[in-house]
Amino acid sequence: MKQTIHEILHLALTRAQKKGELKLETPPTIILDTPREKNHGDLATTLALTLAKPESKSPRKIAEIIIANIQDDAGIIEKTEIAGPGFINFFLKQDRWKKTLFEIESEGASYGLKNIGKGERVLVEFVSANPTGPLHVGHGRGAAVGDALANLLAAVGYDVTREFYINDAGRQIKLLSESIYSRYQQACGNAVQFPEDGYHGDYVEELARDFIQQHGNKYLNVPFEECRDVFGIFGKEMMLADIRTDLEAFGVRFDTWFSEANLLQDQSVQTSVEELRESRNLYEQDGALWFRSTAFGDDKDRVVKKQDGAWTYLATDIAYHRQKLGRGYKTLVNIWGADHHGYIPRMQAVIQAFGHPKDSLHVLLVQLVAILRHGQPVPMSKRAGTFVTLRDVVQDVGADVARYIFLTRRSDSHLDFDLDVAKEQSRENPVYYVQYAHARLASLFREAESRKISIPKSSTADLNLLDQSEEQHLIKALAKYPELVEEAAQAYEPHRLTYYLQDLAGLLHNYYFKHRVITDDVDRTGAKLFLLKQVKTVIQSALGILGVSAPDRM
RNA sequence: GCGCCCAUAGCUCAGUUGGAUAGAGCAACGGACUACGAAUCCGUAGGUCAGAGGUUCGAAUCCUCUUGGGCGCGCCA
Repeated sequence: MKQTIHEILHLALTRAQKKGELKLETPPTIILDTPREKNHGDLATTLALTLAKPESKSPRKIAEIIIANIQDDAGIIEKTEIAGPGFINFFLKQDRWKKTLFEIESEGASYGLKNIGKGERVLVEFVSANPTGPLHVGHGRGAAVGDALANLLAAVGYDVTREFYINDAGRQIKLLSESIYSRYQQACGNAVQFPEDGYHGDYVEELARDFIQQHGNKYLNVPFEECRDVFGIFGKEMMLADIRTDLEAFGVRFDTWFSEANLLQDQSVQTSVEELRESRNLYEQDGALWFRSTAFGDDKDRVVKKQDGAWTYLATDIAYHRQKLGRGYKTLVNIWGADHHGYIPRMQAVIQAFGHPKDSLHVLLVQLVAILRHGQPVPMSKRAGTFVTLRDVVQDVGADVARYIFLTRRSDSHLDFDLDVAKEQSRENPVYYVQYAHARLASLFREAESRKISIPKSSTADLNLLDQSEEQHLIKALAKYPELVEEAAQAYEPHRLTYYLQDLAGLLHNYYFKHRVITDDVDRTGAKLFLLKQVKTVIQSALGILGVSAPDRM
């Protein structure tokens, strides 16, 4: 629709140019918007306003010229008008809108999903929590955003891989190992001191108990240095299994789990660093090895190998991202906690040092989640081991509610998650509001079926009977869906879908309340059912992208 | 000290990439069930878009400064 008007305007401009009515020294970009006010038409352009200066004519004069040159061969425009300072408003013929319904009927679940990805491969890396403790709500938000974004990109034709990067090398695992070892000793009656930076959560004691079940007191008199790996590997495996379980309960499944430790074992780190050395992006100073990230816009250069010969975290990240690019992904999307934002320039420097454009790495920042209970924030401290786990939240409010609420805000803004509201089943809880719309429709179709009323096919539905303003609003909302999905995908903003859904559900509830669907008027009933079937399809499609279920009954 | 992000109705937040009279939900007030799901709907009220300049036909949106908040700034991960 937008496309067609766009072309018509383009032709009008060239025609005006040929006649010498407009100079058009620099071809203007035509922007079409859907006006907020419905009496401003279906589509509007500011073309005449932007042309006013270069053409040195008044905007209204230019608008007149453009309109005079419009040829509506397909006959889709009802009327055009010049409004305000020089907006051109297009009113489209009603039956054009009805075509939307036929499109949804024939395309079904794939309605509105344009193939803008064209099969290009994208890697979405998210969650990537250290396997040293359970997932907390912050990880949950990252999981919801990452998974919905992956769905969204896949829906518009990208070939998407979901990856979990396992930080299973270095200090954290050693600390986990030491923490379990201490709890193990304590559980067996040895009063050893707990490591100062150790993990204090209760789950460590559970791990120690599990360890005793498997190994008994075999390691009671073994010094830590000699059984470090035993405890480390045990803890890591247990935690990873836990993380996997939690994510599955949350409806998130990864295609690949990528181990940091492997990068060290298979010499990838050495190879990557060697490559940077050859491209002269590395240098030695003060006994350490530095990456010249300033050459790519970073504030300062970064150490890759420390004086003591150990690799930094950046070193494994260099190897990891080189590896990702080497697997043939055009675009890398990383979902990080917002506190890592300072890390972005150096990673983009890495990407560029390997010869890829800066924006082939797209980092999405996810802000913290504050959990509220009875209106009060629940205190969380990772150090003290007190935090609300994803598992607690999912058990408390369910995966659908949690996912939806995580997606109701832009990912980089703070989110207050009120557990009491999340359990409420009312308009305040947007999940139920949207799901209820779907369930209501399902119920309506059950009712129709029990009365032996069938939904007409495209060929038999008389859509001219959909003459109520609420019906028109619904159709327009459905017509907007393709554009919305495309824009959300391009902006990497799945939250736009939640707002769209709330709008659409609102229109549906409003319509449903005002108008009885099933009446004695058979044709009108048929047309309404046809419309509502398409509404149901779109709600289901959008909820599907968000990873939230569309129940037939609640 | 330097850098990034943020500030919109009492509260929580949208705002179609610079457009027309800034929108939702909640809370408040007033209404709607003899009907396909009231987990719903309708109405009223609520605003100096933190403040001040600037850019232009036009700014919540872009630029500069100020104020107030969050987060980064390690040879930690």
